[in-house]
Amino acid sequence: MQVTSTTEQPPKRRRDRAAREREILAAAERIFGERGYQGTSMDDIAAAVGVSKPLIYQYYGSKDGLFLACLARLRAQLLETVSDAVMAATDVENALYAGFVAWFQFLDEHPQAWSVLIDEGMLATGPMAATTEEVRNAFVELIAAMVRLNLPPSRPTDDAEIEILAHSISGATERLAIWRTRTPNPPTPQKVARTLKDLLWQGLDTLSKS
Amino acid sequence: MQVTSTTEQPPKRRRDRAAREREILAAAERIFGERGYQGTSMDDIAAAVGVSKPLIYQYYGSKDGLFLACLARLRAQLLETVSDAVMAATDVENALYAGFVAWFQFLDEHPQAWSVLIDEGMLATGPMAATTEEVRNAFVELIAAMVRLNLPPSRPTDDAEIEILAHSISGATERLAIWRTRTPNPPTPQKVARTLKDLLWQGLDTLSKS
DNA sequence: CGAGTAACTTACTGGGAGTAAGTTCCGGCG
DNA sequence: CGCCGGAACTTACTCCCAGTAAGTTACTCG
Repeated sequence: MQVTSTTEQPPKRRRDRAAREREILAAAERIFGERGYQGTSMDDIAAAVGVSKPLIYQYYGSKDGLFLACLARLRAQLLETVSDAVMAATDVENALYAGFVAWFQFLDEHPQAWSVLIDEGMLATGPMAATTEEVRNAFVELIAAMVRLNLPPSRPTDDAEIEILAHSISGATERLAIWRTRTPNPPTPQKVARTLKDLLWQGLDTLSKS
Repeated sequence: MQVTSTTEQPPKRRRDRAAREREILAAAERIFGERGYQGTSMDDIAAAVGVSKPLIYQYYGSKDGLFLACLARLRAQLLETVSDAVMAATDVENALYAGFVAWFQFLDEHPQAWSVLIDEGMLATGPMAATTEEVRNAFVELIAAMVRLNLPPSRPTDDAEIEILAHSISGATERLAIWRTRTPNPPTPQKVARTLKDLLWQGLDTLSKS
């Protein structure tokens, strides 16, 4: 009933579901990235989109559901980036290095992705544990595959041992990534990847042959 | 007003502050260990102790404060156990192994300690980040000290590199510990420690000399 | 015994997750 | 055109839990 305001957007009327979902997801990714899971309320996100809270519940079910949707997207991108780098390498030693570089670089280039994925996501308790575990397992699998590639075909594989190795490496990369985000002038992705590769490579190679 | 019940404890009357604090801390450690930080309410703990919530607030200030008090105790025990094992070893390679064994064994023997310390604590967001970071840094320092011990005295220490190594190792042990608690029949502490030591030792030794 | 204080409680506020029950808009069909 | 069915969306709650204000009870020391 007012005069038309010049600064007002053409009042965002109804959109179809898919478009709204994308809008909500984009806002959620941004705000979760800025303030973390705990620090973000559903009302915050609703306000940012210019929509009411129950609509988000209708589309995403719960706060966890929304968070998980963010997670899934980021996880897919990250996993793809890293495995592309690994696959492109010509030998296992280089694959290891290339994978590390890709990992740290991706996280540098998507800082908000990081806090969503790990800084909060990976640690979550409750219904999210399952999904974040899945994310992690994808990487553990990738690493385990690399390790197996390096085994002489004859050798009987000790699966327990390979799992230990894969989790060690996954844990080291996660921790380093978190540390880099919290440190003023972190070493470059290349430096970290190189040091990590140097730390692991000999042991990995020896274990493969023993 | 009732007849004296035979099974009833002599109705826990007032205790002095120190005793109550200990009672509360014990209950908190147990319940946080069972249900996690999020899953535990202050009323739960108050009920378990048989006391009202504001009393806990008076003694510990906040839920975080109480959690942090649990953390501090456990951290001290764990750190002491591990560093004793490290100090008792005769050379660096054995110190590494002994430290890992002590770490995994402690966590086996104090399963609830684990979920309090790491599974929730290490990942916490907000005001707890600082304290948990401190806990972790204690271990990073310990590891860094070991690495430095292994350097030939002449060599100029590359502190950035040592930090990378220390965080890698700390991350690997953390992840392995979490993984072990979530896995049905985890390998023994000795097996894990041995594999981890084998994975790291050569690289560590080479990096020290290069 | 009475006064002072430490130990403790009742009864609240506030905020955020989640929900019940509508209301408004749009497209299609007579 | 009118009107009806469903999808998009909202108002106005409930409940749970962290945290608090203000008071009450019981022990201690003079």
